[in-house]
Amino acid sequence: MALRKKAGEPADGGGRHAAGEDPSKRTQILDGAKRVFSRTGFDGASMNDITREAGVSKGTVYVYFSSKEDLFGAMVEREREVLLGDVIALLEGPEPTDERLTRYARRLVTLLCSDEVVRWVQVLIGTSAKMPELGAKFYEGGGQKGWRKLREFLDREVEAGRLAIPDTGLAAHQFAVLATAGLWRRRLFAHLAEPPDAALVEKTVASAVQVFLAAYGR
Amino acid sequence: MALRKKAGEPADGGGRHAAGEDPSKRTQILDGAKRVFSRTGFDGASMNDITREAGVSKGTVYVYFSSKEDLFGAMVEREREVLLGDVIALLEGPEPTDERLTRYARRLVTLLCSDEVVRWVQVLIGTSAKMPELGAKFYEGGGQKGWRKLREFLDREVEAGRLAIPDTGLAAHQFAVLATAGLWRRRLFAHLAEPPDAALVEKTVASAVQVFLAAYGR
Amino acid sequence: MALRKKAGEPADGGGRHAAGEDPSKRTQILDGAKRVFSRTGFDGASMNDITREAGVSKGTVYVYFSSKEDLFGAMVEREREVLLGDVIALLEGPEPTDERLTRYARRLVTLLCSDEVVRWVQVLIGTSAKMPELGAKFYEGGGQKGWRKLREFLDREVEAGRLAIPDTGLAAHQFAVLATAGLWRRRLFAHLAEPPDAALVEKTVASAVQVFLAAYGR
Amino acid sequence: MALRKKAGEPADGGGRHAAGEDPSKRTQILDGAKRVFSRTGFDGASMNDITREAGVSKGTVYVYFSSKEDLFGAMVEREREVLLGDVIALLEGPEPTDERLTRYARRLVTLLCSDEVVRWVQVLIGTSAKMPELGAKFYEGGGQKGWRKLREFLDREVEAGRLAIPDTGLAAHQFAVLATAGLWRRRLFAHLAEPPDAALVEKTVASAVQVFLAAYGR
DNA sequence: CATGAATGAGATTTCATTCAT
DNA sequence: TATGAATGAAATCTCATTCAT
Repeated sequence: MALRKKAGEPADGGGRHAAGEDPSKRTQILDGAKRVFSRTGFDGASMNDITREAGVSKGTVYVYFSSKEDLFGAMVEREREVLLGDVIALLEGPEPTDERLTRYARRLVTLLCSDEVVRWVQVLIGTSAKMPELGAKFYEGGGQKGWRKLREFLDREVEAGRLAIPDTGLAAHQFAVLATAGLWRRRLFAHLAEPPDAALVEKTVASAVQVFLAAYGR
Repeated sequence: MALRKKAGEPADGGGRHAAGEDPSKRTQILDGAKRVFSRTGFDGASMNDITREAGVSKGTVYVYFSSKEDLFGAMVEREREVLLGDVIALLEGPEPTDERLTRYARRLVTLLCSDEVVRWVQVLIGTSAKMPELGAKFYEGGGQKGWRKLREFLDREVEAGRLAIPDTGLAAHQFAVLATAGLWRRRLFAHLAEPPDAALVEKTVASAVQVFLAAYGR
Repeated sequence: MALRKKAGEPADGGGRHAAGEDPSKRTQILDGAKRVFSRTGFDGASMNDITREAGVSKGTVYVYFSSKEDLFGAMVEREREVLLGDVIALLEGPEPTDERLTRYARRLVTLLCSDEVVRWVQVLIGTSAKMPELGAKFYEGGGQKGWRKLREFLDREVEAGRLAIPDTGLAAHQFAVLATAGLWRRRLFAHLAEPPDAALVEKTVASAVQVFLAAYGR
Repeated sequence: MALRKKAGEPADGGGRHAAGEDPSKRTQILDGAKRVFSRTGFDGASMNDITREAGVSKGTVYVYFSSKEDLFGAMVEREREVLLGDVIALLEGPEPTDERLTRYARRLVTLLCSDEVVRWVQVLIGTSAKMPELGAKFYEGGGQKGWRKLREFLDREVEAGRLAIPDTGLAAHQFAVLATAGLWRRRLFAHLAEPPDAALVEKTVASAVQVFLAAYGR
């Protein structure tokens, strides 16, 4: 299923649209593309499926996006911010640090191991070889942003004297991976067919907080 | 002019085989397939490319493998054990626990973040949605096996009174993810274009061991 | 330089059609398919040949027909009614029964033994093993229909007191096979390379009528 | 499934075999070929299937037969005499003419409408377009031979004063087709999925004899 | 002479993309 | 601008035939 043309310069696709283009039509196309790409991956999706799902004609898609790759990129661009959403907000509050970390981790694991996110990440990682900048961009908007927020939170906690962390950037990574401790990895490889149940999540999260605080708590 | 025999080693190379299927030819095909799949992923690879890369004819591939999926599966089967190799051996030795853990983690990170393994894992995760049993099998032979060995190691250390771990299975996962703390994840998304340099590895590994021992050391 | 539009009649040719599928294009494909299938049979025909003969691209064929079998079936469906045409009409008229039977038989033999019909029947019989429903359907539209009409004619003649037939259904079959008496069979096996000449037809037909009336005349 | 080479001059295949060739091996191959061709037709049969069914290797087949067509031809050559076998013998005997005709016709219909013969004839007719000489040759050995014998029988009956037939050649054809009266034709088109049951055969045969004798009896 | 692994042209079918309407 | 019929390159897979052993 090799691509016919290496897609020279994406004509438009990026964002700003020429005179006469209908932004709602663009949204409509992206919505259809999202559903189809998520179901079948990049190579598995046919432009036919996408036009059918979006309810527009083939020609119209090519008015808004110069190629399949361009469309895929635009969709990633639009979606990447949405996935992690407001998880960060859970870190804030008057509760003790461990409680807030637990709350945050619980939500993070549940989200990352959900069918939707796993599917999405599989698709993105699968295309990272062909379109590396896309994977990177996606990570920027997803994991990277979350990491930055978490680091800032840790900085504040350190400043407040509630944690003692020499390298909060590294610690933020550590907490994130401790939270999923193998669950996410196994989900990506389909070694876990279903999202982990609440008990497993709870056990993993509790241990993650405990290990983290054993190292960085006061 | 057909290239009837382009193969480096002409004859057999191994020895006895029942009906005639030449194992060296099989190996030759799998080698070619490995290179092509690794470059382009499952969907992106064409059987034409593979035959060209392997130096055999199209028909020959189908003598040894009944379909593209079959070929892909056979290749995964062959490769999955090789990747992690003897990392586990580094856990053994007379040295103190932290030293052995550091040695192990250093190697694990270097391996997991290597271009080859990252590429490989990207391909596998990319196909895990379509062929879940293959991803799972790969994980069984790779991560799962490593995890089991690590858990057994931790069990022995606990028994020896050098560590205090309530759940060694969970702890094994935790150590593994702490070792790569975000590096592997970023590599998968091509957010890190190159393998991490030695200093970054060292810093990450050292911190991983420190955190782990802070939680589970005596 | 692609031959984007090679079609003789460019536009439509027919009139209203719901979604856009061009009936003239469909006809064009069926015409090409008919020629190729008739030359080489089902298995011997390649879709490439058909597209070339029809003057359309490969993809276009698959827009109108979902598979080679589908195309073949559609063509049989279209042709089966045409072959026997208005032979039946020859049975009607004010002339004496024997004259009408002779006229009918003469035309039937000529038609059945014509190159076109023989070729067609060979193809259909050749595929009847693999696609029985198609052969049956063809026979329904061809021989079966003719047989029914002939039986009805005989019924009327019996009712009119001009013939005495205990089983008109069986008699209809008998008259039809008497008319071709071995000629059709030999044509099918290519034992007769050419259609029988007029004299042979006349002799066969005359004898058929004579035998038939000897048995069922009054 | 077009043939690669138009099969220049069949090297051997015809009959006489070069020094060193094993006639029993030739028979073995033909037996396998007969089974496979009869199941799938000419185009549908693969040389692989045939070698497997015959229990010989590919190379061996090509020692005895120069091509797939050659093999098919040789098999038809061998089989064509066998099918109709000793039906003719049923015409002889001390019984009255009508009884002998009935006995003969009964057997003829049963044989011609049997699954095996129908399948065989379908295959032959299906290939008659591509290989006309084969169909003709087959008919020579089958129908034609039967027809000759029947004509000779009629000649004798005429000579004996038991029948009055101006053209025994034509009459032989007429009796043969009256005997199957549509049954065979419908079987060839798969319009009759099963061989006709005994009652139907009996009715058809009885009527055939009656019609025939009404025209040609004394 | 017998074997069957290997060949590679060619089969059917799909699909990203174009362009006349 | 929107449409979707048409394109044709390329995909996977088959198979008659050859030839080194």
